[in-house]
Amino acid sequence: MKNKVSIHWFRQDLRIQDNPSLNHLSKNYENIVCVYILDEINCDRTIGSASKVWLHNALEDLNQQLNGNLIFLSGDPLKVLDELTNFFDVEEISWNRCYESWTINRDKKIKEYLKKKIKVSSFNGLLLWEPWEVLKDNGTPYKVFTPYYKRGCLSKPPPREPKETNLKIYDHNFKQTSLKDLKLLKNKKWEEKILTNWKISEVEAKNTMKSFFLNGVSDYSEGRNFPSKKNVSRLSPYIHWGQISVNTLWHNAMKISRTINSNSAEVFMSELGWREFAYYLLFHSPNLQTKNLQNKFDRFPWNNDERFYNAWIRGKTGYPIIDAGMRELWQTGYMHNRVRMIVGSFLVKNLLHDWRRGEAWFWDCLFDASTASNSASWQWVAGTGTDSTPYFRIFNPITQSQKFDPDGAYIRKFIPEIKKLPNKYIFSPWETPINLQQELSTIVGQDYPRPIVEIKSSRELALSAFASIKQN
DNA sequence: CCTGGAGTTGTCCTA
DNA sequence: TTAGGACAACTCCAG
Repeated sequence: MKNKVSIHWFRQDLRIQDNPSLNHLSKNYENIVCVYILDEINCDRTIGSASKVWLHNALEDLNQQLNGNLIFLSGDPLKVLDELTNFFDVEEISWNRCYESWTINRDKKIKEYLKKKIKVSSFNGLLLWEPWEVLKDNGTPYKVFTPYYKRGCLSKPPPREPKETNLKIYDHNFKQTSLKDLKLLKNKKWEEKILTNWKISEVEAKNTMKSFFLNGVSDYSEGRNFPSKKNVSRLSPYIHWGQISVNTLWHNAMKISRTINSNSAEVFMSELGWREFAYYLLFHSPNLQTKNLQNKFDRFPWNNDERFYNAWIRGKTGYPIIDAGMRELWQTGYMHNRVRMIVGSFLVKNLLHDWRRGEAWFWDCLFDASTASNSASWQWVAGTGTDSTPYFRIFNPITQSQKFDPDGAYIRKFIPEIKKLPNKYIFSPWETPINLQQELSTIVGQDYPRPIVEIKSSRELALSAFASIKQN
């Protein structure tokens, strides 16, 4: 046993603690080799620009925790792992499962191949319930969230309790590899700026959880709707990259729920449930990212006007709440959940753009972008999913911002050029009397754009377009 | 097989 | 000023 080596393959589980695969190996082996493989060969699309930045920093932290023993390689994991098993005297290799169809197919192939030589194991380190375990009585998958979550998930045995990993660090003698060789960083100026609001490490993931449970969660169910309040967890990137396990969050939230009066901890848990549901939909509908779940939307007359799209991605639509959200995304790699719905509804239903273009932009810009959550959420907001918002539910950017950013703090933070406008006009700058615009040197059409579409008429256009694809 | 209640997050108009 | 219904009809789900 002494010289025998095992390999843990890091993927979407960039943590030491409560890592089922690492836990398994550390129980049985003294020597664990840890490897990360950047796979740009099998993937159906490369990871987004913001994601690469997060990944780079998360790997750096992980490597530090491993005393510099994390091996960084890129290429086809089958070949890479094959080489590693030739170099070391490997008895077992293991990893935590991923759920995109391309990863499932790839991993299956790798498993079949390596099994001929060594022991291969995989674990659930990403989800609370495996997608194939939650089914209706008739054996088919759920399509609606509430019954999926309440009857499907909550009636199952509770998710596994988190477990500390007791890992002995193994100083291996494999050739020196460098994180830099993965070439994840490119645009230094933007990368520095986008990182100013984040600390990317496993410890910081835990700190973020603690401070959320201490300060944010008690008023989460109401406060989470207000982008300038501190009631959202901002845990999504850490969760996505596996720097904290959902099991840790679930069981801690459960404890908190017994100590507070509101139902806020349960609401937070159901948000974890929505993440589960996204992975569930992806598993049972592998084309979630590219195909409308309701195929009648395949004949929807999207407009896809480039000028509209460019104004949207740059945060220059003339609607402050939309522009603030899109700039938050670009500047911080994150967007508040309510604002994601507002900008999504606007792109699809006021600008009549195919949700897949929005999904692609979010994929490139979000630190927390996962194929599962990103695609499922866009299908929800577009109304193309099976369990999604009805087509006539169109968010009004003005009333939404009046309601959820009542003092305009969020808008002013991300659109400094209109910060001098009084509250009366901050949600609809074009209504500011011209003499006031001059007095405040905030000229609409010059310092800040006029609205690119009119809300009322674009809404009516959308309603008739949606009516045109009705079943008969 | 049939039945009936329900479906994350809205808006607008009318009385 | 405010509360309630229309917006559309469909599919899902469980008894």
